[in-house]
Order: sequence, then structure tokens, then C-alpha cells
Amino acid sequence: MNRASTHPQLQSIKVACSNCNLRELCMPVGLDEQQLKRIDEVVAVRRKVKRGSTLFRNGEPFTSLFAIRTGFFKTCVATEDGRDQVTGFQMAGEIIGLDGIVHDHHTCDAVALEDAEVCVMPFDRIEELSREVAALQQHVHKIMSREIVREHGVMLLLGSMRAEERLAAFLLNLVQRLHARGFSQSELVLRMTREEIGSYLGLKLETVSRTFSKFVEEGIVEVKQRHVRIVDTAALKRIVNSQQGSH
Amino acid sequence: MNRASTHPQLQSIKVACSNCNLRELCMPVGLDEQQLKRIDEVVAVRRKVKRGSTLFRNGEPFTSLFAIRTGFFKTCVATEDGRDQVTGFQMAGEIIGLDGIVHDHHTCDAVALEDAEVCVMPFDRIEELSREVAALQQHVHKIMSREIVREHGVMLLLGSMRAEERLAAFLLNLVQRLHARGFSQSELVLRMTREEIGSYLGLKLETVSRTFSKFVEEGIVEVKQRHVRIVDTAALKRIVNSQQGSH
DNA sequence: CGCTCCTTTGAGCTAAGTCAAACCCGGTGG
DNA sequence: CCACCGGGTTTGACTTAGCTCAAAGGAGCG
Repeated sequence: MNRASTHPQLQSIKVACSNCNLRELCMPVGLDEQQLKRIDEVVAVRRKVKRGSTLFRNGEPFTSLFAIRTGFFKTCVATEDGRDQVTGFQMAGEIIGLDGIVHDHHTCDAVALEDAEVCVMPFDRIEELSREVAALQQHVHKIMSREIVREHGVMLLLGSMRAEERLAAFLLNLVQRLHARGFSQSELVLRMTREEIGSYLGLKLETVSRTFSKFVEEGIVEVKQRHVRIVDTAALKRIVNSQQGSH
Repeated sequence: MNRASTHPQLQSIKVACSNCNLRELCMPVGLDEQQLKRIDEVVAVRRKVKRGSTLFRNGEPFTSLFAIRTGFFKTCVATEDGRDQVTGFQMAGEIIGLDGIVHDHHTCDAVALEDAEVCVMPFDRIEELSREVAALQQHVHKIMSREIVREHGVMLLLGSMRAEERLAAFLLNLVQRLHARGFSQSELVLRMTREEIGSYLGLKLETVSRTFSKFVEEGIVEVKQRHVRIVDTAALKRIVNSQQGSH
């Protein structure tokens, strides 16, 4: 059952879900001993993904969801004519691959922005087990619903905010998620380029850069390359609901 | 069990799901007799929603998903500071309310744009039954995944298309969905105002209006009020991937 | 050390927004 | 029946946020 020997990217599991420190992020809570043990079985295997390479790609058959253990991903969709759009950035404890369920193949690309490791969870096994463990079933539903709600937020951002509001919202969101994982509330290292940020926010990379510079001038943040330090969180929050940007 | 008498908006069910002509839109396929019968039990009741009134509202407790039987809805999210964004338009056979699952309360408003009737499906019943009927379980997963994929498309539209592309994509999408319901491939009646279209597409109502006028000048569509007739579908499709709009 | 990729900044342009006026159409009431 | 009203729509004139193009600095890596 140890497939590590046959495929360099795959490796057998050392840490069970029930012991994983990301447990409260990607698993249901309040399970008894026995249920926990069964859920451990959902994760078939781990897989390492090198920075710059894809976990899955648009068009590939869908078989599994992936829980990010370490690392950082972007997901992006593309049109035939080559333009593409980053639809999200995902970090440890988050689940990717939900897009693949409808048509049994993926409809976006997931690219590692830094070396990463994911838990591979075969979807048929998830379905099987969540028919038996109600808490798991609910958890799966909530994860999907959360993704829908998240995307509503992005639509609001893309549809009705100005550049400064978008970037402010983006930074606040990132730092808040990092904080939930035990990192600083005010410092972060961007794992993506200005162009990727721009794609996500519906802006050009130059606009992202200029907006960063503006924030720096105003003393709201300090920026050194990809390292960002938020000096005035309140100001960022004020920018996000400044209302003047209703287009 | 007939609650019609106690509440004017509610009424007992005359058409069972198994006989509903929208069956193939909102229900799983390939069920046997007995499973069908059980699924009929999911729909507790029907509810009528008058044009202009809400099916549910941001903040209200979530209990049920709704399958639209007749009518037309919009869903919209709002920020504290009062600006809002239409996140989608839904028609017969589509499911709304998925946003409520994560936090047990709704995070957007659903407003009827014409008199409508929905099937109320208590979510705990759906969960219960989908633990027993694998086909229903899969169906629920696919519906949620489909919504995620749809929103990816909207993000692409909002993030990287110009006004003409957005409107063209919008019209093609609407007419395609109407066609799947047996309506014309080329004629449609818009149920929403220019402002609502604009909100959905991230444009101002004047821009929507001007873009319509432009399409009329170019002979691509005919517009009389809310009645739209698509004269040149191919031209619309060409506009959607015109690529020059990559911003 | 030189290359490549990323980022910043400037200068000018343009798509879409803002503001304002007029129009259209269905509904209401005199 | 017609005048009026109000929401929705169209169109024009002007403004502007963000885009495009271009050039010039870093920073990391072989």
C-alpha cells in the first residue's frame, strides 16, 4: 500500500488526519474515536507539488479533492482565446478541486506558487464515507457552500470596487487567513507576482504596483519586494468601505 | 399536512417531483421507482413569491433550498455601506439558497423579478435522504460544483472582459438557458432592468444601454424595450472571444 | 557577471463613468 | 378620454480611473 517507492511525488502517510495540526481547518469537529479513524482512511496518499508545476489542469479527469498541507496555490480559468483569470489563492488547510465534480473533469488549473504538499482524497471515497458519517457529509456541504460565498465576495469586489478598495480588501483577506494559521496579523510575504494579483483583482500589474506605492506614500503599508507590512489596518478597512468607489 | 390553509403563500403539492416536467433539470436521473418516491418526499411544500418580494434575505436563518418551478429571480449581495451586486439570475429548474449552508443563515437576497413559485426542500431532509440514496447525494454535489464553476465564469467576465463582451456573453448565456427550457434560440424577454443587468456585469446602466444601442446599429440584435431578438448569434459569439478586450 | 524575470514609474490614451436632459410607456385619477 | 406622473431608458457632453506603451531599475540565479 506504500506507493512512495513507485512514484517520486507520492508518499505514504506519516501523520494521520486525526493527528494533523490542520485538523480543525479541513475536518469536521466533534467526531468520536471510531469516526476519526474512518476519516483517516479518506486520505489515500500525499503528493508533493513543486513550485511552478500544476496539481491539476483544465480538462484533466477529476478523481480527488486535495487538502493543502503546506504551500500555496493559485487556481485559474482560461478562455479559448488565451486570456485567463486567477480565481483564487489557496493556502494550508484549504480544499481545492471542487470545480471538477460537475463534469468529472477539472475546469481550471491549480498551480503551486511555492513547493507544496497536498493530501489526496479520492472523491468516491469521500462520498461513500459521508453517506455513513453525517458529520462528514455536513462538512463537505459546508466547504462547498463556503466556496460559493467566497466567490460572491469576489464578484462584489470585481463588479463594484475601485482599484484601491480591491487591493485593500485583498490584503486584509490574506492577512486574516494567515493569522488564522498562526502567522502575524500585520506582516505577510506575497507568494504571487503583481501580475497574478492583478489578474485576481481584475487590474493590470502596473495598477497594482501603483496602488501599492500609493499605500506606501500614505503610510498605510510598507512594501519591500514581496514582503508587506501593514502599518494601519484601520485605514485599509476604511478604504474597503469607502463607498465612493461604487463606480 | 396541507399547510395551504394556514398560510396564503404556501400550498400543498399537486405535481410530485417524479411527474414534474422540470425533473431532468433539478433531479438526478436513473432512479428506480422506489427511490423516486422517496425523493418526492423531499419537497415539503410549494411557495408563491410575488414579483418584487424576496424569497429570502441576507441574515435570515437558512433551512431549505428552493427549486424554482416558475418565475425568475435575481440574487444579490451587499456591503455594509449600501452598495450591492447582483450575483446571478435564476430561472425555472434552478436551485437557489446554496449560500446559506455554511453559516446556517443566508448571505444574499433572492428577489423575484416576476411572480414565481418555488419548491421548498428542507435541507436536513435532503441530507438525510442523500445519505441513503447515492444518486441524490451525487446530484447535490454536482449542483454545488456547477454553481462554483458558473461563478468562475462570472469572475472571468468581470475580471477580463470589456463592456461589449460582457453583454454579448450575458445574452448568449440567457438565451441558451431559455432554449434548454424549450424557448426560442433567438428571442427573449428580459425580466430585469438595465440597472440590474449592469450590476451583474459590473457596468453602469448607461453603459448597458449604449452597448445595446451599438449592437442594434450593427444589426446584431433588435431591441424593443425588454424584448430582445438576436439576429446574428455568430457575431455575438465572435464578440465574446474577441480577445482585444483582455484589458 | 550577465541574464532573466519582476517591479516601478512616467506620459499619454481610452473605455467607461458621471451628470443632465429628454423621452417613452403604462398606470391613475380627474 | 386625456392629463399627468413616475419608473425605466436613451442619448449627449464631459471627466476620469485605469489601461497601454515604454524605459529603467532591482533581485535572484546559473
